[in-house]
Amino acid sequence: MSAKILVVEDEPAIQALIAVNLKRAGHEVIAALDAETARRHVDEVLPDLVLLDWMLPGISGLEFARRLRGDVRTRNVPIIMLTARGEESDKVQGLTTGADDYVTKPFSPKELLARIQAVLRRQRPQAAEDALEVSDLRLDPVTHRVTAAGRTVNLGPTEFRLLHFLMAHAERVHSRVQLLDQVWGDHVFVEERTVDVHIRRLRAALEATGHDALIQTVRGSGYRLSAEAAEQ
Amino acid sequence: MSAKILVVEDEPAIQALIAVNLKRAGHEVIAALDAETARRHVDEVLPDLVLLDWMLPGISGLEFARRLRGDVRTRNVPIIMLTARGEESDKVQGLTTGADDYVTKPFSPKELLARIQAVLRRQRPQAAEDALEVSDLRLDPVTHRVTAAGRTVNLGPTEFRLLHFLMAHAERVHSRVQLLDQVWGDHVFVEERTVDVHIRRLRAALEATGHDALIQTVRGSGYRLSAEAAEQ
DNA sequence: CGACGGGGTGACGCTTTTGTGACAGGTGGC
DNA sequence: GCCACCTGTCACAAAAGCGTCACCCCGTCG
Repeated sequence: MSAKILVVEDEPAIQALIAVNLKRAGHEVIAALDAETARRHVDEVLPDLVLLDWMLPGISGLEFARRLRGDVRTRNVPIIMLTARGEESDKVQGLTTGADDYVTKPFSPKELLARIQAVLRRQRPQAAEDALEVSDLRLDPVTHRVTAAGRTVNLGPTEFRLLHFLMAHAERVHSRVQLLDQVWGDHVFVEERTVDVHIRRLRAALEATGHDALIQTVRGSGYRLSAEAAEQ
Repeated sequence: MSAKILVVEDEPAIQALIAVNLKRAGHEVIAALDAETARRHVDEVLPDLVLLDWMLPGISGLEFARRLRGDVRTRNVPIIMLTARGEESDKVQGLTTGADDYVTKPFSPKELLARIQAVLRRQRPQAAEDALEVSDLRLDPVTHRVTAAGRTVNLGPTEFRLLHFLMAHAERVHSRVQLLDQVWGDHVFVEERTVDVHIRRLRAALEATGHDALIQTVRGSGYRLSAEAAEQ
């Protein structure tokens, strides 16, 4: 889960420290040493999250946060405040101004990352969590369980995601590349044929319940999960 | 006396008004504009109190309240209903569904706060929570005792809370991060792997009674407590 | 008929994820 | 201060999955 993160921190050393860690975690960092620069950046890139130092020269973090909340476009961008230890009243004030979380300095990079993940997770409107059903195959994202005609089907993580995707987009044909993008992730680089292997593993797992025919091969195009039995 | 308050209200203006006032009074506000969001928040943060608008788009306040009462974890979370003036019959119905109090719109912030304080005060002496049972494992939140098939199981505080949470959300898969948030607390920072260790300690404690298989590992996702025996 | 492109399969190192035992604090009772 | 009990982290072992290959089969098409 990577995101564009605007880091507003006037202390260059800390700014750099943060940047290094966020980047290592795969996030995109936009650095700003003062509120003025930050404001410009906000306009230009519309970050996914703002890391905001509480003590800024000139305009305070409080004020900056307030402006973010005032603008329709940035109203929903989550804010994490950086505060010096023990400024309890600031924390309270910060949270009331609309910060989503805070981290006290000094902080461990790990903690910072964890909080960022937490806030981003809270933010994303988690795709529909309802169980999927196709023919009497049933996949429940919440319990992470797959059953076919009552019997439980055991799948590895990748097969689970693959089936999840196929069931969510049943009847449609997906090329190997599409499947790689959707199931493995956009940036991951693996052989296209790898998809074949996982399809096979998935079929093998479903075979025990006689549902392996659900996944059909469309020669030259890709794969499709269909409720209609594949005619031959 | 500050508390985490979930505000379910679809009108942004009112939502904001409420939020400002609650925050000023030192409460932590979790805002939700619709029932769907609210439900997610409930799962994540387990609020101390729910402020619930009667007229919600989609699922009604009544229905939402009923669901809160249906879940073991939220059974005892007090609910204050917000109703439009003059919907007397609604009020009655609301109270019978389990709302603890109601406030008619328009309301004064002072009145709202007063009612909240009152309900919280009334609530404090934790109403007796029901014991949880999964397969013949039994956990009693009141006596803080766990028994499996009659025999008592000895747990440390953390393991107890962990088991409590898992039992309250049986069948569901929880990531390590979720468990840390829920069992350790939002602002505690410990390694994710720490969860593994506690899961192991929990399993070890249950092993004596042969119930250790209740806690299953879902590779790549987390852990799950399930009555169904783990397949293999 | 033989070359060919596509897809199915079984095997196999390798990496990632979990399970585990040990350990260095920390806390509260005494 | 000493003990008994918990806790969070590590390092290492054990699994469980993963991505690739090589090889096979099969329908197509010149």
